[in-house]
Amino acid sequence: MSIHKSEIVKILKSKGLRVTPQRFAVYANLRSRGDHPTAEQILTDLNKNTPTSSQATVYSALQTLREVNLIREVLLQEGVSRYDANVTPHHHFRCRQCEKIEDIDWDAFQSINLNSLRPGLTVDSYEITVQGLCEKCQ
Amino acid sequence: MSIHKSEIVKILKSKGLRVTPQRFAVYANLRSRGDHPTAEQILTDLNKNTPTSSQATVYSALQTLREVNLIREVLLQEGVSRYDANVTPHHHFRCRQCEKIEDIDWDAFQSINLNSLRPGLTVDSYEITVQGLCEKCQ
DNA sequence: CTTTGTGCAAACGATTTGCAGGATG
DNA sequence: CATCCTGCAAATCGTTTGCACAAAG
Repeated sequence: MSIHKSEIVKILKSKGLRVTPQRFAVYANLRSRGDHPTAEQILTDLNKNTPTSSQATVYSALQTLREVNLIREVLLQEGVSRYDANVTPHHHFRCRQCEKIEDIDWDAFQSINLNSLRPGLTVDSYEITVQGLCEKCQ
Repeated sequence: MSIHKSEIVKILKSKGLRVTPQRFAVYANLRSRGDHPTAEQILTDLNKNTPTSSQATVYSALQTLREVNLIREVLLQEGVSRYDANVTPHHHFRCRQCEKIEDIDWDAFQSINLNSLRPGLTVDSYEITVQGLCEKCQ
């Protein structure tokens, strides 16, 4: 669960991208938290003690990290983009009350049989989104 | 598949809401199309021939219709909200190329066993999102 | 040194809001 | 005729962009 600094360095460099403190900080922040924060939450968090990144830089870093597949965007709330450092396939649980989003292991569900899909469609991936209430919001 | 005017009237009235031509037009437009349009697409469509609704009114009608559960919002694209007049449970296919969204019948997949979810969570519903390429984009 | 990235502020697109006039029940 | 809704324009929110300076390789 620790951040393999060498790995992010390798991935960025292999694409001809620079490893800046800001990019690293954004990635590290995203990895260290269990939720799926918005760009603004990351920005606030990074600058809590000392100024680390500007707003534009956080947005740009998120875009870059997404392009090299170090992070991904999750579409679980209207209006804002949320990010996830877990790029392995998994599902999501979303609390309809507090809007918290929690990962669900891929193996928690049996796999879906996609053969009954209309022919002509090519499938890349799928994902299950479960909605409900978390324990705090019961 | 036709629009049961009486039903929308009944639902709105039962909540003390008025049945205005604009609300009806937005709902009728959404029902008559197979895609999942944005607010702006609906607005353009409604005003194609004669001015029918203003921008603010379309947004407000969508919000109202959503509150009474006549339509729902689908979260499948960043930045914009898309709407769906199909409020019965179903899944979605999304083309990663043209971003078209297509409904998948609920019965297309076997049902998911939710028992393996972490205890403490209460489940309301779930939904499968399949990503891939539609036939046009192959 | 050359190129790419950062920070600032202004620009932008989708959505919301305040308010005066208009339509609905 | 009281209330709720519409339309307009201005405001707001998240995100993007242009550009001068700074840092990385």
